[in-house]
Amino acid sequence: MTRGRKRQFDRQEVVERAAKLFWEQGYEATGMTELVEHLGIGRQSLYNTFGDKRSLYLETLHFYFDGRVRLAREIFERPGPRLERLGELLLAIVEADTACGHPGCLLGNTVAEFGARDSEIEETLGQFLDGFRGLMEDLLEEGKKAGELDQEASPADLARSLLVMSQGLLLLNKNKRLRDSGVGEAVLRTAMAMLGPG
Amino acid sequence: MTRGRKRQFDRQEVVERAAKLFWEQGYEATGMTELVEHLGIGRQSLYNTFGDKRSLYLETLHFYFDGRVRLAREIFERPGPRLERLGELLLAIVEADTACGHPGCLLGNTVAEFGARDSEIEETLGQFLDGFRGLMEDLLEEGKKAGELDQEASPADLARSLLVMSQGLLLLNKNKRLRDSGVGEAVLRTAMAMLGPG
DNA sequence: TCAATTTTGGACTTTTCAGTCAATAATTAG
DNA sequence: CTAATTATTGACTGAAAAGTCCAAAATTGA
Repeated sequence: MTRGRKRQFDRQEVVERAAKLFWEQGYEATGMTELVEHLGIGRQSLYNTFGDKRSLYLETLHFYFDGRVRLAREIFERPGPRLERLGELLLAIVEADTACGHPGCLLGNTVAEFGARDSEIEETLGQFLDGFRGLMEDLLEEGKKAGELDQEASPADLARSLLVMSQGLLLLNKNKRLRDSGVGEAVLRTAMAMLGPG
Repeated sequence: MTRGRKRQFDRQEVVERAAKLFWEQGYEATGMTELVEHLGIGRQSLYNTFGDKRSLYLETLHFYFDGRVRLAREIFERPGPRLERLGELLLAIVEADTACGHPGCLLGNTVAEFGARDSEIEETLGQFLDGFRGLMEDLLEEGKKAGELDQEASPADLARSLLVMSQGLLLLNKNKRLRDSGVGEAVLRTAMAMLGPG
């Protein structure tokens, strides 16, 4: 049927490498020439495969989000009290951020950089972040039904607050002084206390 | 002594207008030509007065920070229970953000955009944000001594958490879907509950 | 009035960017 | 082998960026 040379690279691998660059440097600060140098494919192959810079970026957002959802699902499915799963998730996210040199969260970075300038990106980010919120809210709801959470507590409010705290922490952790001042530990303690006694 | 034409514009007013642009659009996305069009002074006057774009930006950061410190001090000096002052401050910040079309916090935006690429800017932001934390921590410490706060509570942890929550909220409020999903109200409720029963 | 200084506007330079083009080489299915 | 398709490479285009230069106009202190 289809003749001709086959693709010489793995599309997912290229997206992954692009995601790393965008994650560390941001959208505007990452040039196409720089991308070509790090992706391992030619400039023309890049444009043929992904169209343009913005389309590639959108694909990296999906890639990043999928990875984070997988991580959350994996942690949530572990046995034991559900509230501890939330703490493990927050810890895992912060550790991933630390391991990569504190680039923050790609979704949060993009919210900051794009704001409302690009409606498709804004909508995509809204869906992604709200999806995260939903995952946490579901877990909290289950935990409440199982009696692990105070009956007066609001899973809806708590999930939103955890989302805000994680994004705020990943943002401020980009700053050395704030990292060194122990913001991360303080927030993790506060978050756990929030879920505990209520 | 000094002869020649005097400056025809108020330096502070120019900085204020520049701050507004940088605040709404970010550093990279705001061009010098665009600045000249909005500041009411000529291109050459701009370079003569401020040096270059980065120096102008640093001055806007100082301007913004000074305004926020003034706002915080003013609210903190109001009479009544100290913990309510913190709620009023968070509310005032969110409302200022809303009134300007949700540009977030200029300091948080800058942390996101610059990361650790510019060490002077990073250090400046660290001082500013840590200064904010200090103001809140002092108030919480006073509140604790006055018995308005649980004796087991940690003003240090709470101040850091409030800083993270406010920055996270201002960040996520840039996204329409998250705003509409009631993230702001949820976080304010959670923050107050955090200060209340402990 | 006069000299010094600033404002202003436009033209200009240099750099960098995203994206295109064209030609060659490599590889595949038939 | 042949024809079709993709990869690769480097040169190229057009736009936009920051910052400079220059000269005319305006305004100040002496």
